[in-house]
Amino acid sequence: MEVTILKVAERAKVSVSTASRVLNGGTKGMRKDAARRASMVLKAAKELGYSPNPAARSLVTRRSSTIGLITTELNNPVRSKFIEELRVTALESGFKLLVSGMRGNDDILPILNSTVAQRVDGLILGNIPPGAVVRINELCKKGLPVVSFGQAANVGWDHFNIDYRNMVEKLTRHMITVHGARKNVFIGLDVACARIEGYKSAMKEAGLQDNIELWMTSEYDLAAGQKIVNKYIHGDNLPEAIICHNDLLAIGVIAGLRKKGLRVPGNIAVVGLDNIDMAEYVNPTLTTAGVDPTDLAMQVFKMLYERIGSEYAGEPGKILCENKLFFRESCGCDCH
Amino acid sequence: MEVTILKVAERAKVSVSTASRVLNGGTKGMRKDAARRASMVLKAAKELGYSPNPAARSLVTRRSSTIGLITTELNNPVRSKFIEELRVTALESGFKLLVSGMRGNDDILPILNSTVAQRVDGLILGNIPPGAVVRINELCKKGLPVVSFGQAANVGWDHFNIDYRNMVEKLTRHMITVHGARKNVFIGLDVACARIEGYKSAMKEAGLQDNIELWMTSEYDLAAGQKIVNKYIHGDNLPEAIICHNDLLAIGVIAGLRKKGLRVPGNIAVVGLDNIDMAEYVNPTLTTAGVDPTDLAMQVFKMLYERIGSEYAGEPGKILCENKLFFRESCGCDCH
DNA sequence: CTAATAAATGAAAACGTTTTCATTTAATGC
DNA sequence: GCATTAAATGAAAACGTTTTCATTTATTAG
Repeated sequence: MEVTILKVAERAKVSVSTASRVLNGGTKGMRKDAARRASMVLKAAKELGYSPNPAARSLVTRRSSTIGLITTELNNPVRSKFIEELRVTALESGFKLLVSGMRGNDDILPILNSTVAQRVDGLILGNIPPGAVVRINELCKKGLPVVSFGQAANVGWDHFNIDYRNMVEKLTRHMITVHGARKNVFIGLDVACARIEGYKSAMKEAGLQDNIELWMTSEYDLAAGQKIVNKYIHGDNLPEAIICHNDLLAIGVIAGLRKKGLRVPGNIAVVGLDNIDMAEYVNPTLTTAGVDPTDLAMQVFKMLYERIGSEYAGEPGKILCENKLFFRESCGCDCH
Repeated sequence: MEVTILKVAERAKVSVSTASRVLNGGTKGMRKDAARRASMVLKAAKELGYSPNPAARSLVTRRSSTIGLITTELNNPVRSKFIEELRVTALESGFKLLVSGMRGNDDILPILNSTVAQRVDGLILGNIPPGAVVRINELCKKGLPVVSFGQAANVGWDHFNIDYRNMVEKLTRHMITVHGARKNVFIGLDVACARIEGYKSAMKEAGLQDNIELWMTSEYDLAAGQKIVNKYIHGDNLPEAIICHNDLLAIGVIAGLRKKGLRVPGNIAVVGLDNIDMAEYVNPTLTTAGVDPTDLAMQVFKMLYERIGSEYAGEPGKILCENKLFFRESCGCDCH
């Protein structure tokens, strides 16, 4: 039933090999009779509506034209934006995207393995847990190109460093030095998390180590932000500023505070992290920091693409992503 | 290099065929010697770290275990949520997702063709333009399972009808009958668009046909909402209610109005469409309507799965998605 | 214990490409 | 016009599975 290259070859009265060669674009500088046959092949392919079977092609070329993406926080708009940009960029170079996500504290190893089992040509990893480093190094050694992005990680492959610690530190410092906030809390998860380190660092730097306070949550979304407000905010013993793990959490917190009749930044200041599009449109507009996801996607893909294409096996690149702070209303800046 | 089934078979001292059979799970009710060999195969596969080459498998089974998704508005959170849910649901049944998006007024035909060229096992289409119906029918006739969702479309394949017209009509009617708004505008794109029909219908029903006003935009995001406010709102000749094509637009509109010193719902009411998560957390909370994307994803996949699995070729199903209105602050309801 | 039946097996074909290699064909130099 | 070189060609192998089909092996019935 299927239109195979054999049918095309028959119709063009050439062998399968020539048909394949022509179809794969080697029409550069041909002799005139060859050019004539080539056009016959192209014509036949078009008339029959031929499109090569990707499975058959993959089988012989050992290329799947697929890159795997594994990352956390798939519901975060900043990630959606990254993925969409990556998808389009990859597509322009003829690559498909195989997306996998880690929800909460999922074990990454099975996800990693099932992605690799799909014979992806390369791997992009976002915010991977340290527990996966060993396995990923194995994969690299086997020749799989890998690029990751996220906090620190002095790993043995190409990495784009998003310095969350630094951003939170700067945001916290901003609250202290510009707005004079001394009683600040951080909302996030793991005690060892880089973001928390940034918060602590800025607090200590200002001699506020006795004021350090953490509100723990294992979810990073809107609902979690609202929930944590209800859990921790009682009476009038309020913090002056709340530094949140990300923007979604921050927006949820602001909504929760509003329900309690507390005004942001009037009663409490709130800052987030990621600089999602929405941050500029919520009320109050959200002070935050982030790296440009569109730019990151393009850079990440470019680097992976080089590793895939040439057998370039130079030293793993370490790139520090430029981050940027956005001072808006929710911290007390930019209020009219 | 690669661990093939041949290596597994050798190590287990069986033929490739038996290895294949065992690996594909036919371990049900075996004779004892067969069971012993089967466990040898499993053991060998595990020790060697065997995972079947999907390209080779696809080539012979004529199944790619991939379903194609083509939809508009990939940057819309309601779509992200749908896609993520679909991805997870599909994965549970062993299917990968190949996502393609239409940006703005992209021609769907090339996208459709390139997706089909990937030999997807089925196709999910969201909000497809009428121009694609003919081609899709061709594909259906060739045996490709197709499920779509979106407005109306009395098409020849399975369809989940999201009645945007109905939702906008109800929202508009709500503004008129409950809040007494008579001067209402709709922000959207095509004059023939179902949503606009809903708006017009409600206006006419209330005898307000002379008040019908459309503000056109070809983008449906936050920035577009803000932009259109700056374009259309001057002086004090304000509409009473603004009905927006979707929530993102609505939130952008609200932000734009706020910048102009106009209060929602105090000076103007605004309603959106989609019921994105954020609608409950913005200030003011957003009145909107929508269908549950999670539920839709699961239903859509289930239907497609049935068509793929069995050669079920019954009449195309037509399912009307239950929609729901959410009355919040931005229309004037639910204000304390 | 033999015959009949069911279950398990292995050899080989098939899936649709790309690519190697030897061969044929055309272009070029003299 | 002949020898040399370069370009184009087709036959066949290879990629790693699954599946068909004929054959072998074990189980059950009598």
